[in-house]
Amino acid sequence: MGKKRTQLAELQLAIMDVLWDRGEATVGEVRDALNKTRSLAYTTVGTMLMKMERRDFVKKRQGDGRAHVFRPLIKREDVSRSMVSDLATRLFAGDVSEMFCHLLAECDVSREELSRLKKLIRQKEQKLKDDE
Amino acid sequence: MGKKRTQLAELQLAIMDVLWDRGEATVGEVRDALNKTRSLAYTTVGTMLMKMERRDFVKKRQGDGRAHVFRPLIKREDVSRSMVSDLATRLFAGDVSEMFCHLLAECDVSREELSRLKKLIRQKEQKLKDDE
DNA sequence: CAGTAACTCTTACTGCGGTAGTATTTCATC
DNA sequence: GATGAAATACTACCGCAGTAAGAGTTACTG
Repeated sequence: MGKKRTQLAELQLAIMDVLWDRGEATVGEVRDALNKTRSLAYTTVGTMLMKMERRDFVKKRQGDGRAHVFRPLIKREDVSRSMVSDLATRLFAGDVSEMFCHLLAECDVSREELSRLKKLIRQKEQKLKDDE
Repeated sequence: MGKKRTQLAELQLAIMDVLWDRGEATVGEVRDALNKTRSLAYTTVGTMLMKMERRDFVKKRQGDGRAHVFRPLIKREDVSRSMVSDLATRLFAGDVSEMFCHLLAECDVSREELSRLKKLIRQKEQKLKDDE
């Protein structure tokens, strides 16, 4: 199983989010998307994207104009999984259910969400049963 | 409400863990504890502890000998909460239950844990009811 | 007392995230 | 063809984690 262990920092995640959302994008497009919430120089985004390319997070190709087009090489799911499990390891010695408890105890969870969660758990139980 | 937003990096967390576990410790003690799993120079631990002191993560006092004794100034709970919620923000736009789903879907959770979780959820529901 | 071990303090270096300026190319337009 | 806007490439700088060496202090131990 792919154990890629991909940790992305703040800006990198934000950039990947744009890429994940639209499949691919140029520096300018990423920048415009990000500039809805923050204000970054064009070159900042470009530099970061370049660094990310070097680490194989993204891949660029020549678009049909002047600009390069970047697309993600890693999947959102994989990144989420590895970041969550990494944090779980660090904070709770890998005990996922410890993490659950923590979330339940510390965060505001509405009644609706609770029932949604119960449903999820039931589904998961069912799946466990089926799988064996 | 204490909104301290404390992010600790890898080594820092490991060090804090030792301090949380034993209440307080000298550089040597921390180092010995860590050296069960990794191998760090004495000064590495010392330097890190110093940096952490400067940022008010820990406080040192003169022990009854040569060595300083460090104790935590921040609480494990607070750090966990802020790190988890920070990650939730970054990965799932703050949607905690989205994070739950992710954990459930992506991680191996045993049947026992599932029932434990259900119990937790029931407790939480009860608490919600009581609180209003 | 001399030697050794433990300790502190200072300094330094690498690597990376984040940020951006500058120089250069390229294209679209007048 | 000149001009200006947009893109790329390169370089740089700060701050911080992580790592540790070196210098100097203290203190136990034979």
